[in-house]
Amino acid sequence: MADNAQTPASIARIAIPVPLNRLFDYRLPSEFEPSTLKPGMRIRVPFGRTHKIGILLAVEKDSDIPAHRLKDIAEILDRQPILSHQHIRLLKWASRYYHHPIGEVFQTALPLALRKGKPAKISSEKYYRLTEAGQNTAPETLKRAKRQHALLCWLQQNKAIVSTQQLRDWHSNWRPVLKGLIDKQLVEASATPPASNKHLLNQTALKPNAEQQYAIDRICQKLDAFQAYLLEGVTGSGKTEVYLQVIEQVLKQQRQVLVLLPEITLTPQLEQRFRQRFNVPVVSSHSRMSDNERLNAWLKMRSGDAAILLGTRSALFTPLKNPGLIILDEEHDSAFKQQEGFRFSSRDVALVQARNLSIPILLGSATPSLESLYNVRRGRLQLLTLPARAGSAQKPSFQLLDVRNKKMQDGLSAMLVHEIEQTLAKQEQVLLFLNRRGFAPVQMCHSCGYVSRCQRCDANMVIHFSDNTLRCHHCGREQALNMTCPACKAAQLQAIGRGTERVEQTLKQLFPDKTIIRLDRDSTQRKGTLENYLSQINQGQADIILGTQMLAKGHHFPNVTLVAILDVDSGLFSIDFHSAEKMAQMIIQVAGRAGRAEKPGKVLLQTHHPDHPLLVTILKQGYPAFAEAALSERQQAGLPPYSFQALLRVQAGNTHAPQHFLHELVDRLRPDMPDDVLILGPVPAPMARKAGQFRYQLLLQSAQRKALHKLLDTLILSIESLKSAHKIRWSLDVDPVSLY
DNA sequence: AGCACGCCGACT
DNA sequence: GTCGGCGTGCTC
Repeated sequence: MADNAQTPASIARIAIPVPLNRLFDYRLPSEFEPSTLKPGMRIRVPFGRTHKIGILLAVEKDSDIPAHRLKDIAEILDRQPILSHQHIRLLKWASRYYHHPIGEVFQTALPLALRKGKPAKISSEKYYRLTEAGQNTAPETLKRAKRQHALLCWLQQNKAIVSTQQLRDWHSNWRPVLKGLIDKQLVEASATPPASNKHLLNQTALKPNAEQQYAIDRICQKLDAFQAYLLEGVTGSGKTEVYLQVIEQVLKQQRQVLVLLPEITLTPQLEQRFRQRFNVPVVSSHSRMSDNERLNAWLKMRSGDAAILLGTRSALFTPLKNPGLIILDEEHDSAFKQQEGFRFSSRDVALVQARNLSIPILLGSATPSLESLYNVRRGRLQLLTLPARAGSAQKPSFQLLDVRNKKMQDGLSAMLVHEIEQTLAKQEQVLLFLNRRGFAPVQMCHSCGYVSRCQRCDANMVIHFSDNTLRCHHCGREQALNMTCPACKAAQLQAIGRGTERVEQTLKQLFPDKTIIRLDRDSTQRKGTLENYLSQINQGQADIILGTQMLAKGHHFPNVTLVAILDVDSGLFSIDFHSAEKMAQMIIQVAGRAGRAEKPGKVLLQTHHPDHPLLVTILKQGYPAFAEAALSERQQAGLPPYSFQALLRVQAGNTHAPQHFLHELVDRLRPDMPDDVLILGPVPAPMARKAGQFRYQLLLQSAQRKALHKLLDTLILSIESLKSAHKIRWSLDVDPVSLY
């Protein structure tokens, strides 16, 4: 324990997954040779009264911590670092930029399996092949087991040996089917992988049009240096083909590609397209995959065994052996911003990562974010525009339906009903969009005015008739639906307003002989139901599709020729300045779901504000003009992207503590506040009580990022020194995308 | 965040 | 007499 003046490097500095803004020092017992320890290795250490797994960041000669308080490391979990120097550099930067504890940043960057200490080893993939009996058995003998029959046919026709991955592509629920065939001794496990052909392409590329070719050439001209591109193109303009052809060039250089998407429902279709085109290992990583699958994807990218990774947000932190390109599709989507814990923006961190790695990054969208358009103006992003292709979907025609003083039937105006009738008469599909699930958002007593409120939130309980419940959409609270008023005992409870359930009911009455599909979180809860509905729709087995936000993303319905947004007004008057941008993107994205060459789409927007400048600009002049106008407004108001913001959120079980804490904090900051940083608040959060928590917030804004971030440093130090901080929970959101 | 120590109510 | 409620304090 005595200090030795000649001690060699024997202090391990480790990032531990705890919400504390510092690294922890440990002694290296003499049996560990310091030179074998490299930054990026996982180390198990005693921490408090338990053990934790951290990441070694440095080996030092000495520590600021008194020697008697230092503990020994317990175990080194890796022979080689699992994180590269570049990776560590990115995560350290992200920790500083987002002012989030470094240990937690490292934790979110690692697959769960590695966090838990599993060895960083690829578990060997299983392959299956037909037995001799399997090859010679006529599939018809299995006709009582339809699935097994189908699988046997598929195996006999196509593949001698298949991987679990191919089976997964064949059918998501392949396991029981395969087990059936194995039990019948028609299929057996095989250790050898299928022989792969040597060609990169399975399928020849499509011939790009001039604009696509221009974009491809521009990007491919400079594949070995950092350059960020914004690929702007409406649905059907062929963005994916540009991605594919650029990827092809990157793969030819033996380099890897990272493809980031805002949500998992979009991965399977793109993954399939990649597999069809490229004869290289494609892996994916998102929350519906098992921990082991995600670990394997991570390891295969790190080792170079896989060439393309498709994933959501945190797939960004997957290490690549030979990084060549990052693609981030639907870049405007706020799902790229993590909304809890380490609140990073996958888009912004990806840009930094591409710069660190000296590789190009491609941001794609039909409705680019204002930030990205601003970055185009500043020369930080190169704009590549794909106009709608001739021969592809024509631009849909927009029309505002002024519903003021019009008779409405559960949110459907007579004009809209008429349009629906006409479309259905032509055997074409209708897509209706309402961003509110459930039957009705309010239950009120006609006799005494009682409204069912959530006991834990400042919100009304939503009526769900499908399972006779009242549900709070903010905290998940659920109670039985009662038709007698709990206040006055009258049987006068009424449903006020409408959600998708109610509109579905009305549509069924209006169009009794038509097939109506409702797509919202409630109707697609079970795994696979969304996919089933989507294929049903695309096979023409649906007339009217009614749904929420989830319809606005990705999926294209070529037979839909009429799209209507039932209530466009709810997005027009928000106190959050982001909402106009989100609304505009939503309108264009929803419109993009419909129509194709021979059947152009028509988009109807029901509104009480047909003269609202936001609507008028979008419909008359299109998204780019809207974005232009919105950017000028932001500039005049000094709002992002012309300034930088950070939002401090605070909550506690009572109203007093968060208020008191924020006032104390502001008092402490005020004396040496730089005058180029603005403090807005403290104010109650837009929903002051949620899940029993009282919420307050403080918004910080500055035109100088440096000044803001410097203030955030002192802010965090102040919080740590405040006693009242123990009575509340706080979180800091740098570059918030929603002020709610 | 965990996890334990630490002082005050209803139970075998 | 105990089991256990969650207040507050620390983690190299």
